[in-house]
Amino acid sequence: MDTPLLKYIHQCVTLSTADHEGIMEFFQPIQYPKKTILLNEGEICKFEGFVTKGCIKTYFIDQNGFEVILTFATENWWVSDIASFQDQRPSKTCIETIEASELLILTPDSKEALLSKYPDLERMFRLMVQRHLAAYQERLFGNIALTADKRYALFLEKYPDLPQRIPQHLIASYLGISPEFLSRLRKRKSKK
Amino acid sequence: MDTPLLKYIHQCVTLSTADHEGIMEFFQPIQYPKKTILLNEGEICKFEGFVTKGCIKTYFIDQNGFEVILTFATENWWVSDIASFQDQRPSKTCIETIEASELLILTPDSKEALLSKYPDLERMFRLMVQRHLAAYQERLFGNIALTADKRYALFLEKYPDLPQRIPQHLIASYLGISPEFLSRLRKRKSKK
DNA sequence: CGCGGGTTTGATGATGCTCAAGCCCGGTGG
DNA sequence: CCACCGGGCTTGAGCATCATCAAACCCGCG
Repeated sequence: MDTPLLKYIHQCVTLSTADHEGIMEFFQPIQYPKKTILLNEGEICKFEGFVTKGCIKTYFIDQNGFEVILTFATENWWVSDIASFQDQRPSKTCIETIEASELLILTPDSKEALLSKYPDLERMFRLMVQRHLAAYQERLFGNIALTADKRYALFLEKYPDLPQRIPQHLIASYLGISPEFLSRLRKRKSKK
Repeated sequence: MDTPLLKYIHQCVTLSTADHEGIMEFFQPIQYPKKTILLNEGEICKFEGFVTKGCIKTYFIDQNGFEVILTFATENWWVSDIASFQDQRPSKTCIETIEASELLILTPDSKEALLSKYPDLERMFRLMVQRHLAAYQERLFGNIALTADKRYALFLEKYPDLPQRIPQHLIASYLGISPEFLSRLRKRKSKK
């Protein structure tokens, strides 16, 4: 229970503490400075990473060259292009650090070795994918059914610390609105 | 290779033909008339279904009581609330037939039995979830980055037969626009 | 024939975008 | 230490997209 990753694992599966060390051996810690590109569109994703520090974005590029942010991964989140990683085929998304970040990395090989030694962890990875799926469902729903200021209010609930940490135009991109409009929303809100 | 389901399975994993009969035994065929509710918000999803005939929608209900359609499942698609099914907890989505439909159903028990006899099928279910995930990513992207008529054009490419089969207000809901506006889009398009 | 769900049409208005300009502020080089 | 630069945020004006409401229409069906 000593590291954030083991804490995360414990909320998915129950393991004996004797396994802790063994599990951690499969993960490789890596650090990146900010604005480091970890995956470009068309590349094959070679990692699944658990964020221990920092903030990372995954995004598409639209036809005008603008980012559309799919997810922010901060402490205790997983980051990867799941489909590209699992099947080792070209990705459609990009991944880039926003802040200087630290990850615990699995490669396809180390993940396979980890799972063959600790098959109970299959459950954790299944839950991880399910959570991502549910998150996308809710985001899609929100983008269709809610106005921008309600989406922003929900965002503040879910990520209370992010507005202090990252540029606002990234939040606008996540919410699916222009930076100018987010600025106006914030102004309107502060007047109340 | 004789049934649609086996065809689907074969594009995910390679199996000996000797297994075909054995696999099919775990699936239970069921028929539903149109407008049958298969899952309501808050219920626990008791099935994972492969659609062999008909058309089924999954949706959220927004704060005004309107549907927001998440997916259409037609022939050769899977339909379920994956998170609710896997963890047997209350669902956030609803599932309902649009047309009279036929499914091949797995329950939690029969799925477990199937996988313990044919563990290679794990891969198929993993791919199924991944495809759903990728589909939601692209829908979210489209809803943010594209105008309604481009989304409609993409919809027509992806589901060329659906406009002839189902009411248009359902397509509008899927696209995230009002039925009136979809009508105008179609009019504009026919003038060119 | 009338009923009812679905689609169309029109008028009006809200939401959110674009473009352009100004501002704030931290960093960098002279 | 200061001037300058540049990225990000704000503000304003005008505009496109799309929603809402109400009415008419269409058509299959009892």
